Amino acid sequence: MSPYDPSAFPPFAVTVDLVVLTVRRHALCTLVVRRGEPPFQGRWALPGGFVRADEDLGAAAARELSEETGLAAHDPASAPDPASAPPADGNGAHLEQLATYGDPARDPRMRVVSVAHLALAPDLPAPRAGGDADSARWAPVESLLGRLDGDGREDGEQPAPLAFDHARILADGVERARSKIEYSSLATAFCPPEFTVGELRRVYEAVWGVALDPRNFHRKVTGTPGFLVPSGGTTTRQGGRPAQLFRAGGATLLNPPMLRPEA
Amino acid sequence: MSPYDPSAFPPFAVTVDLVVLTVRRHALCTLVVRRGEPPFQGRWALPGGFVRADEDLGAAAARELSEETGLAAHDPASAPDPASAPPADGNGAHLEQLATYGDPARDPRMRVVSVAHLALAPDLPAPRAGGDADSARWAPVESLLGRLDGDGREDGEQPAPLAFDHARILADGVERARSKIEYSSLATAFCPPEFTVGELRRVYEAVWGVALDPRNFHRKVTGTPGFLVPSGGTTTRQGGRPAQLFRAGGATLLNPPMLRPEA
DNA sequence: GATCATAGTCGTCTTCCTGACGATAAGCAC
DNA sequence: GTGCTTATCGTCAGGAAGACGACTATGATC
Repeated sequence: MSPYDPSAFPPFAVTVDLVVLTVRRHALCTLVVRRGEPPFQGRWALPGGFVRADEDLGAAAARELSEETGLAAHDPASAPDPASAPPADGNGAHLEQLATYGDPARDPRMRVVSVAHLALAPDLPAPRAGGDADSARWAPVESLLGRLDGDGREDGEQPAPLAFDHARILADGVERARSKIEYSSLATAFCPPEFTVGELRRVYEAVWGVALDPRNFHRKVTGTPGFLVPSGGTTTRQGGRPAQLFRAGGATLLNPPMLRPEA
Repeated sequence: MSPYDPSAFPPFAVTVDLVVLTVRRHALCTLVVRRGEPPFQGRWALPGGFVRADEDLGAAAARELSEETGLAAHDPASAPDPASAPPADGNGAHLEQLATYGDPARDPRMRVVSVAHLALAPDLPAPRAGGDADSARWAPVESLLGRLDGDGREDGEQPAPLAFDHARILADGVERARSKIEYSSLATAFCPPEFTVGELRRVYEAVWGVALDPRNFHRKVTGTPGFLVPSGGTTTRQGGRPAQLFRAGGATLLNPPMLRPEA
């Protein structure tokens, strides 16, 4: 092991990139911004930016998230008391570190290490935030990743691939979200503060790209202690019979987990 | 969003730190090295070092692992073809990225962002490697984390805490390993190329700190397709009736998962 | 207002998996 | 051989999940 020599280390730029996921119109969507300058000028990219000289990584991610969406972050890692973390109230989003990408060639200009973060947010009215008008939008992840969708239909019009290695980052973020809603109550982060069982089920269906049996799903989520607590009201905003409204309970881990159909 | 300005970014040092876990004498142990210079001089720390100017993060972690232990890394992310990844043969170890730690105050000398990696290795003869004699050792994680052990007995002699935020990194790595052997075949990474069901069970027991029923465990692991393939031989190295030898099968995901007892 | 479409909610049945645990097998130490 | 240790097979009860029938309560349509 070489001795620690603080005076001679290669300098890196450190950025945070954000995979912001939401469910819009039954589809899992992510926030992308259009790049205004080279490299990859005009291409879509994940939002992100430099970590400031005296800023923690999670704080930088929360700042970027707020700048892009106006959302406040609920970072479970930064809250010392897990019980005090408010569950998706107001306009907050779940935020967690995803992974770090540091291929020497990932940015042609210089050596950039990007600490990607994953944010899960309820459906938001308009994506814009930073300043430019149409420079930000919600894009279905299925079209960005260019795979077959759930129906087996091939995606016809392939959009230009994301800048840098952002397609890989997005794929990792989507996979993290898909697996994490299996064994945690994180799917509620995609829902407004009050939601019905059917709305929660449509979140799972959109994220996993499958159809779930409404009866078994209802039995599962209402039968898991601490997952959902009834808020008293009902709603009919989905049409059909009025549904009971719930909010997220204190439980964060689902045991046994929600099983994702393999087919 | 501020425009990307490559000429004005705060410089960071980027390091990799390693949580190398193994099972020795029925205990989960991690590799620690003694610091030879300030800060935290004389204290134990996780092995690690600077990422070189033209080196990928995973490559840096693999290099550090090799320097410290002589192990070659099997990084699932760096292998394009997952089927070609050899399962813990020879003296290789599983290596994966864990998380990135970048608190501005985590190193008093300068701004250091550390990309922690998790390595799982079979029991190794001697820990030493880099150069110094007793500067590296395997330490039971239970003593380093200073918690109650599985028997409810308090840990009497508390060693000095790890340098920097390495206790936190170690805790995260241990938690990752504990949860990942639930739903993947990763526990075989702690085993030699050929092993018995009992040896694999003792891995689970050491990592989780619980006792498992040998009969149910045997039924579970031998009944999961692709988890274990018989290698033909038998061994009696554990005493008692000779046990069938297995090697890790091609399956990487366990479905349904192995359940960790909650008590 | 009757009918229909849509969603929500409650039950039933079968199958699979697990935890608890008895029983047998095959080595080694004495 | 006796005893001890570990491995391996089997049985049984309980719980969870998939498949699916039945009923309820709204709005939309005729």
